Amino acid sequence: MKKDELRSDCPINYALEYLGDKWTLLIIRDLIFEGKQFYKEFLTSKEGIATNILSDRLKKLEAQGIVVSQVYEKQRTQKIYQLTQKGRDLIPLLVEAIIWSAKYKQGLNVSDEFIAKLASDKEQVITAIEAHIGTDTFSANRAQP
Amino acid sequence: MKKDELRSDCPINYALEYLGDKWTLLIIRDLIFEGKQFYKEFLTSKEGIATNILSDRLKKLEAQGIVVSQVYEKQRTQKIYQLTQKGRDLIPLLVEAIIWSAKYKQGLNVSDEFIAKLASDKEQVITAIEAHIGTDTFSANRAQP
DNA sequence: CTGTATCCTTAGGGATACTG
DNA sequence: CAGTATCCCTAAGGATACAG
Repeated sequence: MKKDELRSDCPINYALEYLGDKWTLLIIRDLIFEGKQFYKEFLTSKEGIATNILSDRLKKLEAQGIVVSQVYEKQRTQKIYQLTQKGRDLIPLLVEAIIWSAKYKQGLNVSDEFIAKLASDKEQVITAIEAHIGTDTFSANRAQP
Repeated sequence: MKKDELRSDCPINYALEYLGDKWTLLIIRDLIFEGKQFYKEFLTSKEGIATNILSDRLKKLEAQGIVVSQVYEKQRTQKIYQLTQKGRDLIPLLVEAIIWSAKYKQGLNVSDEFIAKLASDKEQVITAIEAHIGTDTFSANRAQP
């Protein structure tokens, strides 16, 4: 199969081909839930991504329009990575993944409060997550890289 | 990394490790949306899964409690595969994948009506999908394998 | 520090023959 | 027909050195 050629026109297959490797969604997770925006920050994730893989995935995510990068003005040797709307629209999918995993696997790092909140008003939670991605309020809580 | 050993306790990572290959979710898709229940039926999917891969994935899905199999009484040389509740609980995740893909990729095989229905009452659609999985009404519409 | 390139190993997967 | 086993090849990914 050539790249850029889908195996089928099935929407699930499409998502799988673009997101269904072991790293891509973890980067998106970091952008959404961890507020990470810099190369080095992604490198520090628990799962331990290699530099070449990270570099490759960031490039692909940008090519697919899920992420945009720009020079970080306060530190012009660095780039800042941010989700596009296409990327933010993956929040519901990730939320469903969290719900499913939390339901069926003990000992994962998910707070009961978060699950309870989702159960009572999922839409509101998703909206709230989306709203505070990349805002100053949010960034202010993060250590500078 | 040894198998059976998660890279992290992140719920998204968990889902990824169990579902994040190029075939597993397609089998689950066939069980949910195509009403497929027999080995041969999965083999006929558009993406063209190989027999060894299918065999391997069915075994893993059963080991994980996402699928159960039993002898098909009407034809005792065959087994019938069905989703457990753990498997049916993946419907929302698949639905979100469909929504996302349909929004950002033209030409996929998704009806506008389906998307419209989802937009107006997602929960109801999910309930309806779950309700008719494996029912006789549903199976009756299928050709026997 | 942000990447990129290289080297090397392994796991995933396709084709296909085969067994019950 | 259901499922397994084998062979083989490629792509994914880890380690690490290197460049801007």
